Amino acid sequence: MDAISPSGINPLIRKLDSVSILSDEERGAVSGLPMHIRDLKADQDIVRERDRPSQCCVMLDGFACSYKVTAEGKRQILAFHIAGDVPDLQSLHLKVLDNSLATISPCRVGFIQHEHLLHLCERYPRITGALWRGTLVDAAVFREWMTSIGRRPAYSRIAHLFCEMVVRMRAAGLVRECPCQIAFTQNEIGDALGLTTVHVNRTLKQLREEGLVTFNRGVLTIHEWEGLKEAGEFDPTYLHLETNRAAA
Amino acid sequence: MDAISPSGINPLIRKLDSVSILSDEERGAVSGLPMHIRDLKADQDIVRERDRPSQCCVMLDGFACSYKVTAEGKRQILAFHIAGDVPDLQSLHLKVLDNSLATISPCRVGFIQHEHLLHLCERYPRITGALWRGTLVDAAVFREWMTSIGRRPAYSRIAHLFCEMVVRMRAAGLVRECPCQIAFTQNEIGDALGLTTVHVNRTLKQLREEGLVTFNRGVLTIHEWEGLKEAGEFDPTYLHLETNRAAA
DNA sequence: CGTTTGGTTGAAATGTGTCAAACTTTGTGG
DNA sequence: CCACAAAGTTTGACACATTTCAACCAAACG
Repeated sequence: MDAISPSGINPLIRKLDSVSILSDEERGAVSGLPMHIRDLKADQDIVRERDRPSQCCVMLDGFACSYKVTAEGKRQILAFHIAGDVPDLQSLHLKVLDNSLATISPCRVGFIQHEHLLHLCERYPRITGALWRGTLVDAAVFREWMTSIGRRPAYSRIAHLFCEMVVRMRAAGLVRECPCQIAFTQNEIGDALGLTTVHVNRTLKQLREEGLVTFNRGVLTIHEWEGLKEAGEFDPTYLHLETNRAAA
Repeated sequence: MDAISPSGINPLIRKLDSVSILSDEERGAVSGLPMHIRDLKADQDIVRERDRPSQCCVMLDGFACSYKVTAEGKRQILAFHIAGDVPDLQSLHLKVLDNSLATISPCRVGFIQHEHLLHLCERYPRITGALWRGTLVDAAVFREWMTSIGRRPAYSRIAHLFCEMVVRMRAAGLVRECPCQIAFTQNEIGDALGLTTVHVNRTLKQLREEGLVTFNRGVLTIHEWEGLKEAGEFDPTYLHLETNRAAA
């Protein structure tokens, strides 16, 4: 049988570990969760707005995104999801989904029935805390995105997104060296940042000409990290990465 | 001694009740929380980005907002808070605040020490669930705002905001009839929606001329609810109002 | 090796921002 | 209770970031 994920370790455990300190017993309880694993193709909906799921989806490998579509048919990507994320954890407490979820690259995902997660939370309050904390970090990322989309020019938005993705992927152990894979297109960058593909393209050119980053067909090369951070006004505080391990 | 809030009942209980079903014992435990009440003037910071609060703030009366300021000094308002909201509940689990919080009208707020909230959550898992659920609804609102800011024109954004505020305030028992008070300025509307005050003004004029709404110095009059909803593509699903009372 | 997907570019249109001034209401101190 | 200041709203002219439309190009893929 295949390993649960390319790295061989359970990405969910890794994620919870990064957000909280769990005991071996707790970690064991998480890995013991009955999980139905599926491999999905790129550009496939996993769940849709208005669904009432009875299970949550755990990202094991690949890239996915949450999104909404306006009445005029414009798509807004709300978040990118990487290994370890539980993109629809909200469904555990909110019956109706208010956004859709789709793969953007081939993905391996695990489905866990709500009842199992609820039992786990009942039994292990610290796991509840870790999951809750995870949703609070997600909300912090939403706030940062709102600020970007609402108040920063295209140039900064794109720089900011690249910084965020690299920091998140590094924290998840998905990236080591610099030229790294981020499986999205200029179109998806636009949909995430409230921009047109065309304008993303032009702005990418500008960033490239200024020697900050190159992004081409999913290959991201950061030439000047400091410059990119500055261009994107990127301050990783909102990702709440190290800070919280010490929390009660 | 003054009542805790104008309505006389504890807005926090009302809020938790709207999100969950609590027993009398649980309700009693919430009202028994030691809370330090303060009256604040308008336009005053309550907590600031980078603070490490040891308490949470409960809105008892008035309007407040969460916000961030970009490097170029532009403000993005992330959320409006009304009675019953706990705008910085995140600080219970995330050490460092990633946004500031300020009053926009005179406010009465209550401060509760984290330790008391944590004890309460330990003792009453269903209260944990209710609070968690509240943060998930907040996140759902962020997602909707991102969609508005990223993909809807100014006209729709403003219409949408008015719809949302009225529905929320009605759910909180703060509004009955139509001409109602919403204590914010055109400037604050702009900061919330990623627009300029000037452009908000012009768009407001347009909405007024089309007979949908009038907004003047905090007095909101909705002339055509259906038309306004349509203009703002407003669908209240994301507020998760009734749906969840039936939840486990 | 043609077809598809994603990227690149130009010209023109437009929504929103900027700057600057005037107007109106509200609140306040004399 | 007036006069004045302060805060919020309104308007005009102009600038600019971003969109739209339309085409072309380049890589990836079966």
